Amino acid sequence: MYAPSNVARQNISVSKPVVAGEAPTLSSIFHDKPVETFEAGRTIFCEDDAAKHVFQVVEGVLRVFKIIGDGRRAITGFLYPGDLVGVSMRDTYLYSVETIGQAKIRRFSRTAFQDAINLSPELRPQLFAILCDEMAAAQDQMVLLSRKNAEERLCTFLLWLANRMGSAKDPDAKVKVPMTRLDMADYLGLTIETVSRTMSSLVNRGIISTMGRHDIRILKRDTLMRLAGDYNAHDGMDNGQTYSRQAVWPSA
Amino acid sequence: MYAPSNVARQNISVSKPVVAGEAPTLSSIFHDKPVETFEAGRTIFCEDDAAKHVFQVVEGVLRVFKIIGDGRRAITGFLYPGDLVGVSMRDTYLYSVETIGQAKIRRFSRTAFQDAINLSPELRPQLFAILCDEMAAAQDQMVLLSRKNAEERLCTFLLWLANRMGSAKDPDAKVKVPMTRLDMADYLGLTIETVSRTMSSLVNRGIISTMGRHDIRILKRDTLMRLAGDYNAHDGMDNGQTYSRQAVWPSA
DNA sequence: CGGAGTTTTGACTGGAATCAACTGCGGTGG
DNA sequence: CCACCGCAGTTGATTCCAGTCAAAACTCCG
Repeated sequence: MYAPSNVARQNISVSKPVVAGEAPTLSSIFHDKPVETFEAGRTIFCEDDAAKHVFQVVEGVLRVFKIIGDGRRAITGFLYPGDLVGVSMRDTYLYSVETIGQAKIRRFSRTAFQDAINLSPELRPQLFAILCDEMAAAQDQMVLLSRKNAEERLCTFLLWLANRMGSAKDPDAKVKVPMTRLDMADYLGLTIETVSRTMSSLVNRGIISTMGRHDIRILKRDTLMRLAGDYNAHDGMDNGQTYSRQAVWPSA
Repeated sequence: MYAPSNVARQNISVSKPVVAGEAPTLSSIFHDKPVETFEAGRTIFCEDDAAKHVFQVVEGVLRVFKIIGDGRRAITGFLYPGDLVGVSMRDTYLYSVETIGQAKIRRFSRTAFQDAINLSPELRPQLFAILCDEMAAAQDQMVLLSRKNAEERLCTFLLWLANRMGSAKDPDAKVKVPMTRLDMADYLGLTIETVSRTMSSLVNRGIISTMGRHDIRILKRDTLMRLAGDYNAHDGMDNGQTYSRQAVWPSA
């Protein structure tokens, strides 16, 4: 079903090489695709839908989730500008994706995407690296879900948000929290109430402060890191905290 | 010990081609590597070690895990014959791997492995498919850990074990449980006691029976599936239960 | 037969879920 | 401009599932 590699290379056009003569990046191959705008809360695709496209987030934040049985929802990740979604060898999607606020995306037909990957020795390792980073993030999330308590989960999440935000490392940066408490709860394996209580507790202890529902300020980053609880046995504090697809995505 | 398909390429030599002229498989490229034997409970590699090799399990079962802070362990997966481990773009391993019982493996230098992948248009999609299956399994595990109760977790796990085992679909097949209760607990985000109690409950209700610690028999598979709780909203019962790397690995 | 490690079982505790009431905010329209 | 509504979030009271602590039973060895 997928690209048998040696397809002719003509029809894969890259319209806007950022720097002439430079190698293509995964982001660059999306550049000639039109930007599609979605309102808040719209579905991009559903689990088990035929996987016809690969998407790249241009603007906004999306949630990735699965539903089981009686409607329980587990959010497996959030997508930020630059992130790819829908990459797989299956012919149906593994999960559903919805916009959180308004969002803009570009899409690529899956077959064309696979051809592009197969034909380009530059793109292949980039894609491979992304999958590896996603795998690393998934594993960290499994550790969080199986062994951390509510406070550790929330602190880990807040630090992750802060990372996604500011490459600006200034200590007391505002951190945007685009998702609702319910999204956070479904991501962290908790309930809204527990998320809310734990947030309040962090505020009361002066570790963070809130400015409306969707902005926080981290007041004591080191305390937050300690409370997140994931340093590892070998090398002490491990901000290592991977999670980042950033290394690979020069984003935007 | 299983049948490779063959290769007709120059330096990727496969010692025991079964059908001449067939495409190489990921399994086949390991065939000229020596088999290494490890006793029970040995470490293959540790998280953060320099990632020098890629391994393939030949025989036995391994556990993949991460340790956080004060020694809490989360097992992120189990490896069976045919499975690959250590594939990544990072130069350190993301997790630790240990043998459960005695095990045999083959190893491949990471750089040579990557070369082999890069050079072969047949191998690339195979590897890609494996990574996608791993990703699917990781997501199912996240759902399990964030939204299932103890019984659902255990039932899901037992069904997974049964799948890994018998391609033999005979209804009341013995299922080997090579890992200890502690391994199961650390995989399912529970404690030994809860695993034990839940097992006892399933036995008492006549859903499974045990024959020693490491063998069970599934008496009511349909009940077990119902208790596992993961059918999905869209298409009713979803034994879909992916988890399998089997599609890709002709194993044993 | 003995001893160590693993598993099972029991009694109790505790952290997060559940159930329920209330607050605060943003929008809408009188 | 303010009253009203609806929704998201907070806070409180209580419950309950799984964790903890402790002891007994079973297995696998030598």
